[in-house]
Amino acid sequence: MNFDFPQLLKSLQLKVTPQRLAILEIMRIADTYLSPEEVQEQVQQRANGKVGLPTIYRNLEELSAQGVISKILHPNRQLYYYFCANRDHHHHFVCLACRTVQDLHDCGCAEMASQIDGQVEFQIMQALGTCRRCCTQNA
Amino acid sequence: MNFDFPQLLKSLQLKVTPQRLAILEIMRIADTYLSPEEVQEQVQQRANGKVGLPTIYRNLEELSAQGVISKILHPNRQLYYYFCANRDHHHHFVCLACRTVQDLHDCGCAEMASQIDGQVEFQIMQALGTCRRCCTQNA
DNA sequence: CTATTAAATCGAAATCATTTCTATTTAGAA
DNA sequence: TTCTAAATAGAAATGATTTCGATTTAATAG
Repeated sequence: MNFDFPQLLKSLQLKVTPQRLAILEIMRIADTYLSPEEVQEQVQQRANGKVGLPTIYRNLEELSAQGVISKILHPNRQLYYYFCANRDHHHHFVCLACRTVQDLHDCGCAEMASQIDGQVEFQIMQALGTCRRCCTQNA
Repeated sequence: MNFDFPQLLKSLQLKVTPQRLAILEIMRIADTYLSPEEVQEQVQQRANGKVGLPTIYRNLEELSAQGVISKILHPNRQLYYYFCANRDHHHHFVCLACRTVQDLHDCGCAEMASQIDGQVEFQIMQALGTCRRCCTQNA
C-alpha cells in the first residue's frame, strides 16, 4: 500500500483536497472500522473545521470503489469502512463488539467463481461475530 | 425442504396465518428474487385483499432468520428475498439483470472459519453479476 | 363450542442513514 | 494569472424500513 496519499490520489485521478487527505489519514490511523459519521467527527476534530457529511459519504464510497478502503456490511444495515494496508486478495472477520477486523487469507473464491455461469461484478465475503478476546471478556 | 407450510410454521413455533401461508406460497413459486414490496403486490393479487407492508417485512425477516428463505444483499442497499429449496450448505450467484439465482456448492467456508480467532455469528457469501444468458443477450 | 390470551396484523406515522440539489469554492492545467 | 472541471458545503429531500397503539385472530384449554 502506498502511504503517500497525495500521490495515491493523483494515481486515481482524484484531486488532492484537504478533505480527502484528512479522511485518508483518519482511516489509516483508526484501528477499528468507522461509520461515515464517526469519520466526520474525527476529521473535524483533526482539521478543526467543518466537513460536510455528503463529502464524507462521497469520498468513502469513491475510495472504496477504488479498493483503497474496504466497506463493511453490518447487520444493522449501516455502512462502515475500514482501511486495510494488505493489498493481497483476502477477506475480513469483523468483531461486532470491539469493532476490530481480522484478515482472512485462505478462501474459496476462485473455486466458487469457477462454478459461476456468468460474470461476477460484486462479491461479498465477510464474516461477522465476536473475536476471542471479546468472547473471553464476556464469559 | 418441507413444503407442508402449515406444518413447517408449527415446527418453527409460528402461528399459521393466511398472510404467512400466502407469503410462503408466493416465495415458493417465484423464480427470481423479490423485494418486500413485490412480495406484497403478489400476495395481495393472490389473496385479493390487503396485507400491510410491515407484515411482509416482519415475516420475510423471520423466515429468513429461520433459514426458510434467503436474504440477498443488493448493491442498491435494498433487501431482497429468495426461496431456495436446497437445504444443503451452499451460496448464491445472483444475476442483477434477470434476477435469477444460481446455487453454488463448493465453497471455502470451513477453511475460512478455521482461520477465524473468534465466534462467527453472521456470514455473508454472495456473488452478484450477470448470468451467461444475460451476458449473451446484451452482447 | 366458548373463553382466554399471546401472537399477529393493520394503518398511520416516524425514523434516519443516505442521497440529491444548487450555489460556491478550489485544485490543477494552460 | 486565468480558466474550468471537479469538489465541497449546507440545506433539503428521499424512501426503505421500523415503530407504535389499537384491533384482530390462531390456538389452547375448559
